[in-house]
Amino acid sequence: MPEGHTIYRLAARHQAMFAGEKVLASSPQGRFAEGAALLSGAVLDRTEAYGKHLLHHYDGGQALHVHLGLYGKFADGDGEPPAPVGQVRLRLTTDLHWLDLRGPTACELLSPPEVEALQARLGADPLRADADPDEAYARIRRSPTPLFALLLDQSVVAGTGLIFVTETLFRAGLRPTTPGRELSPEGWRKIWADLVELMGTAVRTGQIDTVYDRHLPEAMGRSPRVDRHGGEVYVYRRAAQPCHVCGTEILRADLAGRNSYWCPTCQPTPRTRSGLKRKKR
DNA sequence: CAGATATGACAAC
DNA sequence: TTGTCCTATCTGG
Repeated sequence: MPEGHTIYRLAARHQAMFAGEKVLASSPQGRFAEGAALLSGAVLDRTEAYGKHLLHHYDGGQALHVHLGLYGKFADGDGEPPAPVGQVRLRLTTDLHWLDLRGPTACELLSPPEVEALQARLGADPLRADADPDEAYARIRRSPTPLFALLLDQSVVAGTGLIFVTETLFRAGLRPTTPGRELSPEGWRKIWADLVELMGTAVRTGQIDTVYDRHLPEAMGRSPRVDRHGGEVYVYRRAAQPCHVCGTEILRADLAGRNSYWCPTCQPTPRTRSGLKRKKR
């Protein structure tokens, strides 16, 4: 479930569990044994989420950097930790709490300059007050790449994943293949505002909900989404099902190596629009 | 129980 | 664009 909101929730949770405490670290699986040994006994100063990256800042300046990737997961609990189950890359414990990390793409120790370098290569994070949406738009505006790929590019926008991007494009009425350079200032304002709002809500609720009240199951008399992902969405993973707004079948295609979903009616192509205009002449 | 699948990212063609 | 990493969970036989 790791899109940006998940990482923010984890950062807050870990801070509440461990901030100000001396933490013992180990790597039951063994693949982070060296780092765990260096980390063990340090006091956690604070935690931070930046896009999909989680940072634990410890005293002495070293930072633990975790990226969950596609499969990574944290588990935690109070009191004595259980015997490790599965491939536990990292275990952190205090007298009061324990935390296990499995399957991350990245789990490493970073020096302060390395933390700076990491943040320098990340784009505008809709969940951070220091985000610069104008810079992101400048980048989008001069690119022929599909919006879908640009919004997933973490050096353009940080923290967005497939669901937020897919759903935000639906809400803006833009097809995923729309070239970045065709995105109007109003289109970008809408997308950015939606990302800030939807991701912020997801941080509070722990799930991704993207439909307006008038399209909720109760409001429409339709059955709610039943898959394990939770929230209500317009098009993500709804291929061949009817659009909540117009009833057209949702389509799916590979784009930039990922699954993209869209409603062909609610998200027309700019080419179609100009083509229609030309035909009338 | 094998095989497919997953909200991601990167290196190598 | 393709292949690879990595782990848990869900699917079908």
